[in-house]
Amino acid sequence: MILRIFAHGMAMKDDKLYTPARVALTAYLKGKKMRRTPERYAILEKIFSTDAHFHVDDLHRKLEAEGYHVSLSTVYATIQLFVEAGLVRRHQFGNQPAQYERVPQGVNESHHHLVCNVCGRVRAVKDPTLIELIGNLRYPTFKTDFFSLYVYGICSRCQKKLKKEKESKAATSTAKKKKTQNH
Amino acid sequence: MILRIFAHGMAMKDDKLYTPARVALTAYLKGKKMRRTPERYAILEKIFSTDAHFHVDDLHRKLEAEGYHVSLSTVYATIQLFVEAGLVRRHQFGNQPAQYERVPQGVNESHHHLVCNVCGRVRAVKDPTLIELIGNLRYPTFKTDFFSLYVYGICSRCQKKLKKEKESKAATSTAKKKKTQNH
DNA sequence: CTTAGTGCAAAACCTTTGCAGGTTG
DNA sequence: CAACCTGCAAAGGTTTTGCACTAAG
Repeated sequence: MILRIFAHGMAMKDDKLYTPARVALTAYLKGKKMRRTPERYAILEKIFSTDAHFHVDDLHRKLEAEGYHVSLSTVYATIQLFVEAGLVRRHQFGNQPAQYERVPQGVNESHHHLVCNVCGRVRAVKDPTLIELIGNLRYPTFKTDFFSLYVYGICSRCQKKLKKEKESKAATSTAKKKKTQNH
Repeated sequence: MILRIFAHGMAMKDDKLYTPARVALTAYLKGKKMRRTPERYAILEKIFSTDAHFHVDDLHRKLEAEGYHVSLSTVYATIQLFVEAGLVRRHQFGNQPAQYERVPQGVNESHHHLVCNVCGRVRAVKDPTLIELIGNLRYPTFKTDFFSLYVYGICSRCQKKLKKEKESKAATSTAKKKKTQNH
C-alpha cells in the first residue's frame, strides 16, 4: 500500500501527460462500452510517467517492482487496446523485439528515429518541417492515420568502436607482414 | 534435375536483377573470405526472380516446391547474410511477421509503404521527390545507411467494408429503436 | 585437409489463447 | 448478476542454437 502511494508520488511530475491520456482512455472505453479497470489505468499511468519508449516486459517488470501485480497477458492485451485507442504506437526496429511509445502530441512532440545497425540503439529526432511535409501527403484511395520514419545507420559510438578495431587490425596485419618478411 | 533446369528457365526473365546481385554477393563473400555455396546463390536467385516482398517461409516453400532442398535454418542464416551484405532489407509492418525485399536500385526503384491497419495489406508507393529529400538528410554524429518510411492507415477495400458494416449496423439500431418505441 | 556452412532437431523467444475465477456496470 | 476482464498455464509461431556431417578453398 505504501509502495503504491509512493509510486504515485514519483509519477506526479509527469501527470501533465497522464491526465489527458486518462481522460482519453475513459472516453474510449465508455464509447466502446468496455470496462474501466484499475489495471488499465495503472498500466496507462506507468506508460505516461516513464520513458517515451518501452518494451512490454520492461513495463511489466516495473509494475511488479512497484508492488503492483498485473499478469503479462494483461499487459499485452492492454497495450494492444491502447494502440487501438490511438494512445500508444508500436515500433519494430531492425530485428529487435517490439517497442512501444506514447503517441506524440502535435508536430512539436512528433519525431522520427535513428536506429544503429550495430548496437541497436534508437535515437528520437525532432524535425517539424519534415514531419509536417510527410504528414501532409495524401493518397487517393488510402486514408492515412499516421506514419513512421526509421533512419538506419551507424551511431557515433559504434563508428568510433569500429574505427578503433580497424586500426588495431591494420596494426596486427602490418606486424604479421614484417614477421613474414623477417623470415 | 529436370525441375531445376525448368525452374532456372522460369527465372530467366528477371536475370537482369539477379546478375548484378550475384556479382555483388560474390564480391562480398570474397571480401569477407566466406564460402560461395550453391545454397547462397540459389536463395539469392529466388529472391531476385520473384516478388519484391517475401516472407522467409514462403521463400523456403518455393525453393522446396521447385525441388531445391534447403533447410529453413539455412534460409534464415542466408537472408541475414544478405541483409548484412546490403542486398536485402528487412521490414516489419505493424504486428505482422517480418518481410524482406531486395534493396531498391537507385531513386527510381526506391519507394515507401502504405500499410493497412485493418487487413495488413502493404502497398509500395514511388515518390522520387520525397525519397530524395529524406535521403539527403544528414545528421552530425550518425552515419546514415538507408531509411524506411511506413504510412499506416486504412486501404480503400477496408474503407468500403467498414462503411457497409456501419450502414447495416445503423439500420439494425434504427429497427431496434422503433421496436422499443412500439412497446 | 581444415573449418565454414549445412541439415536436423531441439530450444528459446515473444506473443496469444483457453479456461477458471473475480470484478465491473 | 451477467459478461467482461484478469491471471495462470499452456500452446502458438517464428527465429536461433547445438551438434554431427558435408563440402569449399
